[in-house]
Amino acid sequence: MAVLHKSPRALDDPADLPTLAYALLAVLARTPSTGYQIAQQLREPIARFWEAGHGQIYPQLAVLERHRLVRSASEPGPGPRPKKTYSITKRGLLYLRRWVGLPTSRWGGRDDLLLKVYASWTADPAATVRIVREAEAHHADELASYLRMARAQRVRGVEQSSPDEPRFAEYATLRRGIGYERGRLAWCRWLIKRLRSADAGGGRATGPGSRST
Amino acid sequence: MAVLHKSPRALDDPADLPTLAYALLAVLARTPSTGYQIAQQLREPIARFWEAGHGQIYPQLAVLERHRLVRSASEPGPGPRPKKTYSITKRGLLYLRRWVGLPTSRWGGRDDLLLKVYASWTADPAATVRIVREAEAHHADELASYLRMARAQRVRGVEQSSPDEPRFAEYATLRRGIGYERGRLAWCRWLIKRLRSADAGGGRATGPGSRST
DNA sequence: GGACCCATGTAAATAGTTACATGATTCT
DNA sequence: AGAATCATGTAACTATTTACATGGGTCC
Repeated sequence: MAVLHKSPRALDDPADLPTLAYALLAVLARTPSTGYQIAQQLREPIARFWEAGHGQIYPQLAVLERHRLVRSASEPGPGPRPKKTYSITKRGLLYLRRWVGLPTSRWGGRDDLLLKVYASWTADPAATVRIVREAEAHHADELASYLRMARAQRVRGVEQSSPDEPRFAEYATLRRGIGYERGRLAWCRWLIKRLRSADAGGGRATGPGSRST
Repeated sequence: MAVLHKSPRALDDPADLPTLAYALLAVLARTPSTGYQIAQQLREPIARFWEAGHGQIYPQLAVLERHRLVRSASEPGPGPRPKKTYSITKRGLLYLRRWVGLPTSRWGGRDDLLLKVYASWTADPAATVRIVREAEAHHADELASYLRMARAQRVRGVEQSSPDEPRFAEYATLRRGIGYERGRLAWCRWLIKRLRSADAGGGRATGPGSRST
């Protein structure tokens, strides 16, 4: 059978969609948005768990629309092209729901800083301290912004929300974000201390082993 | 000028290499290995920070060799092809060192589980509990294996090692691994408790807010 | 006038995954 | 006999990044 018309394939198995598709559906399940707004959301504190640039988002939204998992409404909008506000369809919500229950297979991933630290014994200790300090500053910023959000949420009584409310999910992911940044920050600080004490001590660390992970 | 021979390009800027290349160099800086062994290393407790399959590793090693950042020695080996043991060159070590000192630009990344939790309000709470339980089990296993390694390292006096020794770097990355798994585990457990109490309580959570992140 | 935000696309290149292909040795 | 481990490669496909392209409105 020759495939001449390239119609949207059957798509019975939700696993046929890339994870990015579910990230977009997850954002749209909360609130209808333009592609531009989705890109912003994924860069904001909550929803920091899936990076994507607009060069990836726009084509994927088109695919989702072809599969009728999202729907779009066009308005004149700025720029030469019409502005499209996407919203999730019943079908899209069904697919998202199914995917959430699927076993998670991808653990770990890729971590630039950890790789650098792993290779740091080959480098100048001062250079290592420099990059870890940069990381420390970065994580301190992130943590501060997460904590600001958490305070704002607490005022709105998120702690009493139920798991079928979007704000519960937001609270849960935010909480993980805070834990992650705290852990990273503590580790950066421990590492800096160790690197500096070795630097001062002429190569060998001797001070009392500090606590914290 | 027509490019007819495709000789290894200038490569003055270390940023021209993908991060994978530095992951391979970092492993080889420790000890000469075959491509197969590198793949194993990247799956083991230490060095879990850069995933890569052999389909990516072998071609990249060939690129590194063309640039003379690694060198290989061939032996008859099993299978139809010769077994190649790669080792890092002085040039390779220089490149690695330079890269370590470069500012880290890639933060965050992608996290399947967090995305699922973010979308969990659309799904069946029982399904959510199921996937978080799977995660809990996974992180408990990882943590146990990290702690085993840490105990083994402690016996060998790693805490007194200096930052120019590979084992210090191993200790540092391992320590981060432990912190990460602990944090994740605590979060999974908190989340399960919240999901279950809401399930029992008929939709609204009311119990005393539990501590821990 | 220039920079930045809104807004949407496409093209080219790079990175990463999965499947195909081969074959000896060791363990069950 | 069948599976797992050691070992290396390639091809096809999928995913991601980066650069090009356009243009109005707002702020300094």
